[in-house]
Amino acid sequence: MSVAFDNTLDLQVLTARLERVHGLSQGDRAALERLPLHKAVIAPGGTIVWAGNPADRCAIVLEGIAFSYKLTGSGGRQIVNLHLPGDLPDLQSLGLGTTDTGVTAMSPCHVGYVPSDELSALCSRRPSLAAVLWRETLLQAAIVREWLLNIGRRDALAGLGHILCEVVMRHRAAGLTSDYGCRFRATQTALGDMLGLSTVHVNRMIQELRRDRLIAWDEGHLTVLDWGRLCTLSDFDPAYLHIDRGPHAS
Amino acid sequence: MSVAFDNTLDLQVLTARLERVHGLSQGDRAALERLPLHKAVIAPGGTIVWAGNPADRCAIVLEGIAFSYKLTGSGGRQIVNLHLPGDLPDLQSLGLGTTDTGVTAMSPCHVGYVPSDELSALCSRRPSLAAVLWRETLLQAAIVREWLLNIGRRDALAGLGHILCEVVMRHRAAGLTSDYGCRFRATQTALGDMLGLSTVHVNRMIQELRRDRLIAWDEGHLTVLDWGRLCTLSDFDPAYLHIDRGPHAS
DNA sequence: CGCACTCTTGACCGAGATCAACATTCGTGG
DNA sequence: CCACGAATGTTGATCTCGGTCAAGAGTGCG
Repeated sequence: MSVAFDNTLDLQVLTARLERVHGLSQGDRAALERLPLHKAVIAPGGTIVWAGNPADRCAIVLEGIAFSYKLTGSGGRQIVNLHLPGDLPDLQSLGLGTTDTGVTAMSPCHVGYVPSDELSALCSRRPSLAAVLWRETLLQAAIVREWLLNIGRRDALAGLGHILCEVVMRHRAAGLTSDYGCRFRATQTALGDMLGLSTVHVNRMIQELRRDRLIAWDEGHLTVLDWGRLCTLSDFDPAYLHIDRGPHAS
Repeated sequence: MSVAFDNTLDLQVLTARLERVHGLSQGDRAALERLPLHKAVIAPGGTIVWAGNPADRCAIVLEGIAFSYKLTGSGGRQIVNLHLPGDLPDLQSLGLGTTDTGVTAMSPCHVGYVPSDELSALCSRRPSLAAVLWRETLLQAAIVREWLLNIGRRDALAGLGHILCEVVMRHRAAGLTSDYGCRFRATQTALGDMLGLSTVHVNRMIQELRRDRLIAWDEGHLTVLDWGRLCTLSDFDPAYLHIDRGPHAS
């Protein structure tokens, strides 16, 4: 299930993304691509990272889409972020030593695992790389803060629309689509766990978006039919995603 | 309103905290305390950091308690974190160049401002300091993720209790109290904006906690009367606060 | 074939919102 | 010094958004 080979090609998913959103020096890029990598393919619903584990390795999503989540004592699940190819879903474990979140695959996922100590060592040797990963952490945090608004201060319809807008925008930013549609295979239960809603209500909200010709969504392909109107309805402003390249831009 | 003097004493609020929760080398500590600092006193409700500003400076809470927030298009406010003495409420601006959140004082606040470029430069020169601030970012992010549970997957009473537990724990971690009580002057409207609740409902939940002898709260002083029971009720587990010192511990 | 998962729909319920009124405190200006 | 208004806390009445419960249909897998 887990193999180590020549990793350069796989790790390019990560470096290309870091290059695109944060800028990345040639040296940092080369160093990253020389990291040892264990690959795994995880089926939908399968676990990529166990919560609370001693974090001796750091995951990289190479293909597919995953989410991280936390559980309440009473068994409730809250999904706290989505992860597209090139994302480091348990980056926090590098600094904190453990993960408070579990990560599971939403679609079939190709995942790479890098030894934490190797990545840490690389960060020590290359402060500019550490800066990029720090910035990546900040970006993830900004997304979580926006999700707080989805749940706390937007109604169900707007929250759902906002998530869908974000998903499309992040696919665009990752170069995975060029229009306002993308692959997105999420169960309605998962959507509910992102938004603090019940499955039943998510279902009705999706139907409402469909009925109003704001989205089309079938066979795991999501299309936003009226981007402007959906953004307005959802109070969506992509600024928090920092799609524009950061201060390290070349 | 804003003065620059000898800052060592003021900056010790920051360094002492970083030392306590992340560990901090003597050199990093000394370097930090040599930073130029502009001080300001902000009245409750006053603005510490404007949202979306070009972030040319970085704030440090020296005394008092503040919160950061985001606004929805329809005027709703969502508070996304609290900040105690020693916290860097707009740390994200260091990496991202702007802040998506505004920061306002909840109690009378003494605030220090450090020029962003000076702090950035220091991070470049001292990777171990950058690592500490990165870790601080991770810690803040972990708190926000926990808040997502408060709003999304806990009922109003548990969410409120959870916030109160967190407030007390963070005061303890900051050495501002040694028992299960602390100063906490928050309006019920603010509490509502942390939890995605209306002021009226917050009021009723507080009364319920009082009636059940779980908390006492008057004159801006909060006391948890039955820590164990409140933790159970609120599903509170302080692990996410990482009170224990991290990997840099001496 | 049968079970498990997901989507869908309907009926009903309840946690929390909204609206409105009043009390209290406090700062501010006359 | 007092009148005034602005915040805040409190309470009651009513409403609604979204939850819960239940059942059926479609799909995929062992």
